[in-house]
Amino acid sequence: MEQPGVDLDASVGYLLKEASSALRAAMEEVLRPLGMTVTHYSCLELLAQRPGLSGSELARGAFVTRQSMNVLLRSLEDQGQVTRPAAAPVGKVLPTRLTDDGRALLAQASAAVRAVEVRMLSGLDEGERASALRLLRTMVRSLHDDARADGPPGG
Amino acid sequence: MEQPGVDLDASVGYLLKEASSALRAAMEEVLRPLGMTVTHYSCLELLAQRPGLSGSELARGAFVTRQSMNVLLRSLEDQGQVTRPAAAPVGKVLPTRLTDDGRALLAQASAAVRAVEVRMLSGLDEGERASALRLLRTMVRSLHDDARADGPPGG
DNA sequence: TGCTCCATGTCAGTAGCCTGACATAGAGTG
DNA sequence: CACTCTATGTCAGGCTACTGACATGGAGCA
Repeated sequence: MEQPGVDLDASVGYLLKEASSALRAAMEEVLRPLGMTVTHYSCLELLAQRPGLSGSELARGAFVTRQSMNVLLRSLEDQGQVTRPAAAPVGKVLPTRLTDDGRALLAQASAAVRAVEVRMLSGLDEGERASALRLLRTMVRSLHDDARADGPPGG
Repeated sequence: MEQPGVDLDASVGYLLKEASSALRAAMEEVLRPLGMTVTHYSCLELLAQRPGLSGSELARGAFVTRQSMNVLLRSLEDQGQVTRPAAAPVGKVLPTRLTDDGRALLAQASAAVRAVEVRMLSGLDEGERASALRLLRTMVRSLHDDARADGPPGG
């Protein structure tokens, strides 16, 4: 029952997972009253910042598969939060846009999520926040670069 | 199709999610050939470092619910990777331990996962890795502290 | 034009995890 | 001993996201 003083707490990977888990839990807690999931919020936020994104692009931005995003988008269409043309204007890409309802819901969610991020960063000064951004970006790039080199051959 | 140069890349929360997603994907890639999931690996790693942990303790350490961990533990028991006493020696707690098979499987998985973490940290020097640990710990603590203050009333 | 390659959208089936709820065992209190 | 509180293990049901597979549309090349 004691705090696990094991060396897991000395692993960046474990800490990264713990931090992500804590952030996700905190986000779910504030989004649940709004009837939203984290992926749902991410989708709307992406559309607010880049209107007309396709389903596949939204999936990549929200870190889920395009199949999962497709299911979500159908649901959001039914709920009138987003709109997609019935037929693709060019190719197969269906550009998605927020409705007024979607924008209104996003406004509430965005405020709640921003508050969570503020809480998360409350113990860090400006320089430390910049360091966090830089370190995380470096880690992401290293993982992606090596995945390209090791995994899927050629690219 | 261009890289999203939006300010999402300036959000620690978004970067945290991206890094965690990339790490999880990289871990899944190396664990799949071994027939393991990330939670499965986490469970075995926890048991190696702290033999005799209960299901609930394992769940907390792997950041899943005790129900999910219970399902996993039954599966691992069937596969002979862990053992639990038929009856609780004290209270309801069922202390879990690795079998030799579990230890052997973990050895392979642990090496693969360590390699992933090495790759992730390849762009950071010693000081930057220490900073990453400290920053992540601070963020986790801030989220937990405020969750206790805001969410579940009283403590 | 015809061919290859890639990306997108979609359908079907599966797996992992979650919430809700219940009974039980121990600690603390009177 | 009786009561309360907490933590654990468990069952039931549902949701989210995933893997696998397929057809279509556009870009590049001969």
